[in-house]
Amino acid sequence: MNPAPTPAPLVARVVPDLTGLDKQFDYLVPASLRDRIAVGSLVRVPLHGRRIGGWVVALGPPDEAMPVERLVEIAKFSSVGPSAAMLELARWAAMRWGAHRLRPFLVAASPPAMVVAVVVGGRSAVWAPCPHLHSVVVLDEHDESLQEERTPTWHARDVAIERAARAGAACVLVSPIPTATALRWAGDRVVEPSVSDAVAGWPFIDIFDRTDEEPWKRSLVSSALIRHLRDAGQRVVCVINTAGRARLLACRSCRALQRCARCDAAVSQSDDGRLLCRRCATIRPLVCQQCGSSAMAVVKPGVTRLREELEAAAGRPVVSVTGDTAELPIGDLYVGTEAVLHRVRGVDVVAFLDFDAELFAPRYRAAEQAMALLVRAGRLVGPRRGGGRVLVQTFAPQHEVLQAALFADPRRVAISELARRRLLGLPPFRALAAVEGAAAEEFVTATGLEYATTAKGALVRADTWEALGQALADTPRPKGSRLRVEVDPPRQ
DNA sequence: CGGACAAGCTGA
DNA sequence: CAGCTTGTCCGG
Repeated sequence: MNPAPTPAPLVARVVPDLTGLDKQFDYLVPASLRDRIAVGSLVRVPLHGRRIGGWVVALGPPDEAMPVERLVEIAKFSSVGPSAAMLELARWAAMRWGAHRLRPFLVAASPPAMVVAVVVGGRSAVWAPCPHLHSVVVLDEHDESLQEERTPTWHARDVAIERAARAGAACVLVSPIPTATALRWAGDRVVEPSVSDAVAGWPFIDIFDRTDEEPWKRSLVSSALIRHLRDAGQRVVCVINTAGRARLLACRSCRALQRCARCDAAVSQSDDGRLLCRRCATIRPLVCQQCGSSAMAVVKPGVTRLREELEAAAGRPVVSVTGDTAELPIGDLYVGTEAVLHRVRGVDVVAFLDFDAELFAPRYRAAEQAMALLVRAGRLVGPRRGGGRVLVQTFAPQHEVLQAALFADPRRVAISELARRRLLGLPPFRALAAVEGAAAEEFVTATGLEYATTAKGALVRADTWEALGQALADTPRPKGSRLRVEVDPPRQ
């Protein structure tokens, strides 16, 4: 009788399910678990005197760096985990978004249940297990919530495109205002509705040219807006992306612009009336540092101040709404930051009081983001056949974003946006990332990438996502540097 | 992440 | 120098 042959030792490389531990460890696969453990499996392993969860990301013979005698066995098989194909997709995403850790993607690709039919969900649905994937549909491809806000800042649209390509499945991106990224990917495979269908979907867009107001004045409460406010039958939402009382003030007696005594930046006025420096957080009372007067002219008003002005103009109550408004009082007139567009329903008119702040925001995606605001407002008021109306106050009525909305023709913004992005070397033509944190400049210098410094760190660029991701992932991070790497940064 | 251990601060 | 906090290192 032959003795049973001793099988060659099998070693599993495990990514621990612990945030902040960016290391992988090798474990011996015990004979009893050989037939259950595969690449992707969720297991429990001993580490440093305790038992932790983790994913098997590779299986193979022992490594010469860590001899079999020093290896510990996997304690338990927990569940199947992501398939080998999804693990590969996670590896691709880690590279694509410059992540030095695989864990966030393994978490995303390990949902609680196995799926065999149709998967519907938010951005994380793109990671759902789905054998024999036939097609991926991304609705509202322009929606910013498709991008993860924490790092790594992966985007479900880009994961969907890659996943479908790997699986040989179809990928369909749907949007009333496709982004430059989607259009570049689609090339000539764009399907558009008829002009009449497109127009029917949009509300009336009223563009109020602020340069036309006679006498020329700076107030955000225009004559056009006042007409809506005084119409008792109308529910109106006013949007102004400035929280607090004011973003900019000047002394009424000596006209000095109010600045921070410590760092010289212009100060804001908070809801309590005091002056706050948004750069260094210094607070001082409402007194002019030049002449001691406490009478201030508001140069750039915020939600709190505008609520009072609007209420005076309307002759009926106005409710203010910002991101941290807990309970929303019932009313017919609202003013708020863009958070108000997510909080209120059944509206007749949305008015953007200072749309130029969106159109000319110093962010490379400003045009797309401004367009997305118009779409959100349009859905709130409904199409024109129901009387839906969006009022836009601007000094730039010819801006392509406004023209695109006015003529229900998103190509007007897409064409100029693609040309601008190509010219300036911005995504989707080149790869861009923001690096923030104390050691940001030291780190970006070490990557060897092209970079420019910003207030919070640096912006780095490369010709391709591969080159950018590879350099970001391979460059060692200065220890304790708490770097934040945002590939395709939404706020830059 | 969380335990181990070293280095620094305080009070007597 | 005990008793405590803070920081750094490390795990298979």
